Amino acid sequence: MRAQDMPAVRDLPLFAGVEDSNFEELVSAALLQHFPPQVQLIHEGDSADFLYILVEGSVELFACNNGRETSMAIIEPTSAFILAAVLSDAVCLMSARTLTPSRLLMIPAEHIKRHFAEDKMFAVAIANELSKAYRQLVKMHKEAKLRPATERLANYLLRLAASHDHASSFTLPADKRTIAALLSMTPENLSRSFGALNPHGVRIQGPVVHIDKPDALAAFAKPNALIDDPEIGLSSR
Amino acid sequence: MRAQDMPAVRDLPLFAGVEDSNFEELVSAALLQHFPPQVQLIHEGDSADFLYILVEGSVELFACNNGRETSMAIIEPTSAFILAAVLSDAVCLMSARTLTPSRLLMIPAEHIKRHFAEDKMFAVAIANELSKAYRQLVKMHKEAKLRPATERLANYLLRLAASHDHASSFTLPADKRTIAALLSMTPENLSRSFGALNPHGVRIQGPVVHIDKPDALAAFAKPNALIDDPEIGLSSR
DNA sequence: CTATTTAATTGATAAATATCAAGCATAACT
DNA sequence: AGTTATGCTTGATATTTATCAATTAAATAG
Repeated sequence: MRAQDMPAVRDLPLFAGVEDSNFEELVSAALLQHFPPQVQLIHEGDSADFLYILVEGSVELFACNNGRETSMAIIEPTSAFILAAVLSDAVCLMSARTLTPSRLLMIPAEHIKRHFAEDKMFAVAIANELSKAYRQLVKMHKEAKLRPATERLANYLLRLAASHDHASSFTLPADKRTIAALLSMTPENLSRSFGALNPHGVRIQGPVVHIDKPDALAAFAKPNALIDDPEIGLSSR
Repeated sequence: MRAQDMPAVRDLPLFAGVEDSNFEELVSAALLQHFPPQVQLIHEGDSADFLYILVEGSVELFACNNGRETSMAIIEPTSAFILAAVLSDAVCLMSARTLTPSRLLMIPAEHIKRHFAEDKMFAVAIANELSKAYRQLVKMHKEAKLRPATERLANYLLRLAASHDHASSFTLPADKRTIAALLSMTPENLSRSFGALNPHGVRIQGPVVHIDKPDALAAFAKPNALIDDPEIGLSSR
């Protein structure tokens, strides 16, 4: 692992409170891999042999059923994924592919499980991480069930803006096709929904979104803290 | 707590591997409460002051946004809920109400958090419980995104049958209105979907479902292990 | 730079789902 | 039992979302 990436990984909530020696042991067992875009890292149904930590780039989690495919999440650095499958010693419920050239730290599942069983601080940090992840997913599911498509998009844009320090312009984190699947809509309807947000001060230029009237957009989106507010990690984030 | 309920609580994955003395300490701090049906136990947005364990009866988790309400889960004994909110020291993302007369063991959040921080085995058990809960929710979200309404219902009925030891008849765990919300449909469409499953050997008599041709229903439902299979708890379940 | 592919948009239509309005059961109350 | 409320069902209609087809725009390769 590059020395400059170390602090970001060390600062993950997943390792909060873990002794340096234990952290070093986990990381020294890990391999850092580079991947080009559109490489499938995980196939759903496969056993979870590694805990993945995205250090650079971006990764999509997706899932299939009966010929259909949908997007479950877009992962950005620095964060861990398929932790639950690793702990449960179970098959992965989601597939993963790189969206952009990415670097991933891969920690063998056996090491994670051994440290989890032996290191109290690590078990505590894992439980905290899983709590956050669970609550994030509850929010996603609430959004899916309680909001119509255009409102989901409006709130998603507001959350993206917030994650960019409320910048008035930002670039979408993936192709529109992927964003559409993430929001449970077709690319065609995403296009039309962008159009519907135009009167509320949203302008689209290719992959970049301009929010000209944040208040107007918020008035339309009616954001709800119990769906839209990010979980504040115990450490940084 | 009634002596006869003790084994079921003690056997929860949540307490697997926890020393008897620690378990006793947690339980002695708890209060056992009885509630009539349709009592709201938790209001979303409230802080999580207790970990709830449903000992008898049934509880609905639900959520609201902008005048709409939806059902998130139907809880049956013996299981814990709002664990993630308790650990995160955060507000509840879901509300809860009793569906039937219920008995609940309520363990003060402070006790849970103290034991969590001090008892390695408890931290491990909590992480395992959260892993399972997370994966359950991933499955729900996949189902919501990847299946049309009638297929969701068909698979739900197959899962209910499986949980009743593949009995050919069983009673729905809640009012049809609640089942409809759980499956993200209106009561009207639930009715019609039941009708659509009739040719596949599903008969409805009030609250009881008869599955006359399980194979035909499965052929229609196309169940997927990565959505429909229950997580096998580390202990029993 | 142009050719070729891929992604995104737009319009027309179809399908799925929701809403509204009766009507019919079922359960609870007097 | 009769009455009242409640939940469920059914039909008619409206809305939302998806699909199909065509076009435009953008990215990539030669």
